[in-house]
Amino acid sequence: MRDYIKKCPECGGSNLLFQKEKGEAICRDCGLVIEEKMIDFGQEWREFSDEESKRRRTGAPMTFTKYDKGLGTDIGQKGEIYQLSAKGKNKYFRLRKWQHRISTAIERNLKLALAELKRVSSYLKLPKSVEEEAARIYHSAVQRGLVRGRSMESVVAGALYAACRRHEVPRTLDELSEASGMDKKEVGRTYRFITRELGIKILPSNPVDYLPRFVSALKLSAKTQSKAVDILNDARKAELTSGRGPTGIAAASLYVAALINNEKRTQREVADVAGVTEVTIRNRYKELLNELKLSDKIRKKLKEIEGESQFSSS
DNA sequence: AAGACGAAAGTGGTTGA
DNA sequence: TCAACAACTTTCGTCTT
Repeated sequence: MRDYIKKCPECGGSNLLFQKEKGEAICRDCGLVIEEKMIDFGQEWREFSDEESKRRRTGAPMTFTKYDKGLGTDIGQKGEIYQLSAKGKNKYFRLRKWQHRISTAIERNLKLALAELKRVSSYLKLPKSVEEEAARIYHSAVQRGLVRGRSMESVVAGALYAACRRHEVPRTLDELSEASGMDKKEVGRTYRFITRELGIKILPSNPVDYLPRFVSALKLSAKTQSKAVDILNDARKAELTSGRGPTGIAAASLYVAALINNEKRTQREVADVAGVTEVTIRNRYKELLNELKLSDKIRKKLKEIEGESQFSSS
């Protein structure tokens, strides 16, 4: 955590005082309050849970933390502090006090939001690491004043959605909106907004990430799952994945994989757990057959199945 | 009767002028 | 800001098992 703030951006001094509990670093030379944001991505954060002792180092890689010069509530501008008279210093400390008050208001908000976050996250059975990541994101959003004009719930939902994506345990927007009781559009909007504003990079969601959940919901075998992964990889090579909804592709390849492994599920069943329609599965499925030359395999497999069933029934 | 298939029209979101 | 556009959905009729 200290690796990436080494020098005061204002005076260039390296004599920094870290105050983790306030999430600040203060330059002992010029008094600049640096980088409130640092606590967002850092390991130490107070309010996550009652199990404070069990902190884990998960989530945001350090590459995501960029020091952002122009933002943040730095009181004590332009290195003037060290030149001030006693009077000026009083003013400076008064301002610091305000800063503190604001931050306690933020914390009050945070407590409410965290309760909501916990509720939604447990409803979706999300892992703890995702919850923490979402809390971090929410915290950043609050500090940057991104919640203003938006409902707390929608920001929580957006943060959770982003955290899910980051941790490669994606939930669909539908699931999030159902769990949070927010409009899907609203969740999507705030999600886009906060990720843009916070500079959170989200990789385009990988269909593979959806598979484990679908597989278990459909009670399919691990073999089928890995088959589906293979199919997805091929599909990506054939450029079938870009621009399409990841869930649709995941569902279709799972459908095909189940077919091949003689664990057939109806299109409707697969469509339901994936949250897409049969039509979409059919379209993707058709593309898979065409582009990946899977039709032969399937035909062969179906013959085998036919043969087996004749065998067993006689 | 149920599932698979596909056509046609409708919907919400993105993009580019 | 608006229109074109692609992806996806809804609906419905037909075919297969």
